[in-house]
Amino acid sequence: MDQSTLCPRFEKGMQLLSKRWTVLIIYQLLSGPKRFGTIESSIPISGRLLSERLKDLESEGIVNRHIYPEIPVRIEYSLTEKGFALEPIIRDMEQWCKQWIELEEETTVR
Amino acid sequence: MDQSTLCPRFEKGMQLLSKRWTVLIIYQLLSGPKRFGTIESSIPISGRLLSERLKDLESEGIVNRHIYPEIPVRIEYSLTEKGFALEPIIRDMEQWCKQWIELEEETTVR
DNA sequence: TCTTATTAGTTACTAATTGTAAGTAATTAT
DNA sequence: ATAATTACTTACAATTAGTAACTAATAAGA
Repeated sequence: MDQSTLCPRFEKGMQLLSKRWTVLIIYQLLSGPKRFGTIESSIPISGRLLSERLKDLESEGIVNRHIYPEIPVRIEYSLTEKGFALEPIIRDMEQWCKQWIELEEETTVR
Repeated sequence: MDQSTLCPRFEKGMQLLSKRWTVLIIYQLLSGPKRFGTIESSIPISGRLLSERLKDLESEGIVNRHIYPEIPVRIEYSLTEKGFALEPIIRDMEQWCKQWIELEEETTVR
């Protein structure tokens, strides 16, 4: 019983963007190219998933992967035009969160 | 090794918004209050998860639940101010998807 | 030579989340 | 008595995520 009146591009896009960590990874890349380890330490994601997500984002044309054959190897991830087109949306999401999301207080012992 | 420089509200908010189906549910409610069954048939989500997501959204103050004690009972879900504050963001996401997401062609038998 | 360090992952395994299908309660219609 | 309707639950299988240890290639240090 799904007479999905939904735009299939929207549905597919949301499937991608609403995977856990995806937006936060793109967010990290808004400020410029980053290496695997840098992204890994800036958000609490595991290496396994970061590797998986970066592959997805690369295959969707949102992220570029550039290899510098140094020793040890250096690999930089950066946003494509398609990726940068998300910048205003992600900045707005950040603003929405800052305005509307409340954190639960730690119950501090006094 | 996570010296998370990330705004905790942003992180928490994204954890919420990037749960599967969440944005699409809110999107359905942008056009006005909707009943459980209506949402269920407009996106390919299961009843189990829709129920779970609506509870989350209600407890986060994004969605209101209004009971009309008719027979059979009618329940309507609508957006709160916090929920409607997401409207421009979700519309922009829809636009981004329409512009950048490509669908894989069905391999048709000829 | 042997050990350690570095980067960018991968592997194996467990835990948590999702999907599927059937079931429930309350009531009216047939 | 049976079926239909709505808004869910429940039980269980399948998929995805999290954790921790491991790998390859090379260089520096003891």
